[in-house]
Amino acid sequence: MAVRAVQRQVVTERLAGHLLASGLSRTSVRQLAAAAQVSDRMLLYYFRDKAEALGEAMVHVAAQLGGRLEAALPAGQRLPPERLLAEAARIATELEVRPFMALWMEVIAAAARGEAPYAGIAGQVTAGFLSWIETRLDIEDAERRHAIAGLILAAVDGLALLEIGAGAERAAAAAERAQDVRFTP
Amino acid sequence: MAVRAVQRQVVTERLAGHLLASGLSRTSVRQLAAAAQVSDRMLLYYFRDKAEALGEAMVHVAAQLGGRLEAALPAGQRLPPERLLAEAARIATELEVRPFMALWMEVIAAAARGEAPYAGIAGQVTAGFLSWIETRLDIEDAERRHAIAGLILAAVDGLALLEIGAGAERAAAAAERAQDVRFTP
DNA sequence: TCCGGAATGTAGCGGTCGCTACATTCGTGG
DNA sequence: CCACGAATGTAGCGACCGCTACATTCCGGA
Repeated sequence: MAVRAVQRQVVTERLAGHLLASGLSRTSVRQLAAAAQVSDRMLLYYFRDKAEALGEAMVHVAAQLGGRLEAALPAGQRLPPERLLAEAARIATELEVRPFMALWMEVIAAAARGEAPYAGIAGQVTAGFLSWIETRLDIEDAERRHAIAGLILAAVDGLALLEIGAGAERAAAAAERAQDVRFTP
Repeated sequence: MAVRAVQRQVVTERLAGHLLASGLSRTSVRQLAAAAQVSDRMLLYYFRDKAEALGEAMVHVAAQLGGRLEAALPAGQRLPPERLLAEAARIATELEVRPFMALWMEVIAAAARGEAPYAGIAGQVTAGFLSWIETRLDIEDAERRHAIAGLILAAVDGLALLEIGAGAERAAAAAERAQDVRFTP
């Protein structure tokens, strides 16, 4: 009976939901277990330790976001940088995507301070974002495509930061002006 | 004898240095006290509680950064947005300023998750950054100046984020391309 | 049917957290 | 010189932390 494997999956999904709803603030083992409707003892039976549980949940979150991004802007079609910037900014500020961005900010900050599971996760997810952008950029020169993908990701993440520090309306005004940006060749 | 007031100042400065060096990771009362070369008992004698100590230290840090920014680009001279973006990106990546940016990322993330002293601090410092940019932007239309200041701050912060997630060289490549950006009117 | 391993519960360990009650020392104004 | 408040030390409280030893229950295969 693979009760453990099944429960592991169920708990992973619930943890992902909890992370999206509450961020990284309520992530003690006991709090995670409560969110997953499971005893703390069992949480650490399904997963080796807290880091593994959080890691699995984050992978699940990233996969969810990946699906949404794919749906919003399928691979294969390539846009000029100005339009892709506008699209990316639009997607990132969608109501359904905002919990992902908020969680993403926290993960990056945790990675910046070198917290154990997050540094690896942050690198992985950043790489995913960058390649998502890069494969949709209609730029021939590989090096330039590479660099501008980074710039677009920086802009989108920066707008999310601005929203935290200066409020949604100011961030929206700045995002508006992002449409006036041109990338000279 | 105002031993307490004097010590409060000394400890504040040491705490500011500790925050710049170690970020928000080692901020338990006992760790802060050790960094300030003071017993934990005395730290909570000089300050009402941990939040007050951290708040004072952050104010000190912000003042330090303000001085550096003022020195790097004095008020009074106004630049077109393209040049100000380039200047801001250059300053933010200076070796001496990078600890400030790293700490700043952590504060914003803490603010995003609603942690007690940080939410207020983040709003205050963001407002300071924005007005610093705005008073140096050579744009007549106030509304446009307001919005583009936000966009520039978002870009600079975003580059700092990119550095965390994708490494310094990739962030530098993106910053390089930021010089090609034009703001169409 | 009963045996063995999977699944689950109970209890608690050693540690850190923020903070404080209480005792003691110190330095200065009367 | 001494009384009194400022300054400092000692010790520990109660809460939470991640994690685990141990006991018990459950259930399918022999």
